[in-house]
Amino acid sequence: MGWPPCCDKSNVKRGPWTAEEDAKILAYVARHGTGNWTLVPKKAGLNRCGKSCRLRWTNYLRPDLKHDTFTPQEEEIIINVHKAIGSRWSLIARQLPGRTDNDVKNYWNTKLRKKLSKMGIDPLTHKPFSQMLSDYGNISSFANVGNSFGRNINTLMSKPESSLVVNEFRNINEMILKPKPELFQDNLRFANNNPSWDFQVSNQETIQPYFSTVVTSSCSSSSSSTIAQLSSSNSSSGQPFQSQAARPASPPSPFSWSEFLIYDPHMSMEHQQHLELEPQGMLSSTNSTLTQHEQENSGAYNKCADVSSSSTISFVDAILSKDSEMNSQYFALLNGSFD
DNA sequence: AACTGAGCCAACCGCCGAGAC
DNA sequence: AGTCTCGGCGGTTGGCTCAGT
Repeated sequence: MGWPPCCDKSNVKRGPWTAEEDAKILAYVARHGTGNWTLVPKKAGLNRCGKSCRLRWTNYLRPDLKHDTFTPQEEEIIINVHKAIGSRWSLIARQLPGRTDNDVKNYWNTKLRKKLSKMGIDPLTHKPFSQMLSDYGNISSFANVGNSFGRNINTLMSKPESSLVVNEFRNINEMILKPKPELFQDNLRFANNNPSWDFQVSNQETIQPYFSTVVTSSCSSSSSSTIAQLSSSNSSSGQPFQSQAARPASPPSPFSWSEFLIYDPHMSMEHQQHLELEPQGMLSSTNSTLTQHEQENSGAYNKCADVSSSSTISFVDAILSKDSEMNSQYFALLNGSFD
């Protein structure tokens, strides 16, 4: 099935727009305004698909568009909103006056993604690679878990966050094949220097910011705000999304990361229950600057800390210790069967 | 000077939801 | 309720530019 084409593609011009075509669009919009783009080509005397005309207007010809390079402030906004809502470019672009979703998407794909990777941050999950390595420690028993793998992977894949798992695998592979130990220190600095707050997405257009350190018993459905509302409530001066601005306390994430913990046959049931009951464990007291989100993800940290079996060992040491352990196991895992 | 590969970005593609009929 | 159209969206592609060899 699928929709019929919006125009006869064999008879319309494609490719780069000429100045003359741009002028026709501009003249048409100046006279008639935007809307009903399917009629625009005919009325404006263009041999183009209406959809193509709309795209040309929204992405390039609109008078309010900025065509200069992104500022550091805009970069920060993109990174923070992307961290909160992922690759929903149109929503991100709404926080940046004069920028289109295409602009933001291109900038992300060409600049910011690499920049974050160089900083040791996974651009998809916004987690430091070191944390993902620890998470990898949680799932390193995939090859041995038998039926429990199926049970847990079903749980994982039924969650919207499941794509993160897949992507972590890819990035973990990159990390282990090209390990850069110095990045672990950068990751910690990044985690400590960045605002410890997070969002939850309760529906397609609704996002809730909240202090990561505030934990209440209320549920997510009570109050919600759009990003636009967030922007305006964030600052009385109508500033767009500002990560450093004061943020209201609001409910914690409704899901528990313990649901995502993979059953580890090498760990006692008691220990696992302990992790599920107390997911923050040692880190909650030793690294209070981590975000709640990070701490909720810290079942892996707990395990990492357990490797040391000492409350005095530093977090970095624990990470490095776990890293070297995983490095030694990685190639054996590659050779193993996932069947 | 010629070639090659990476980076960049405008444009396209296909899917989806909303709303009109 | 079902169908159709339109506009919006995110992912992908094609072609241009430029630095490196």
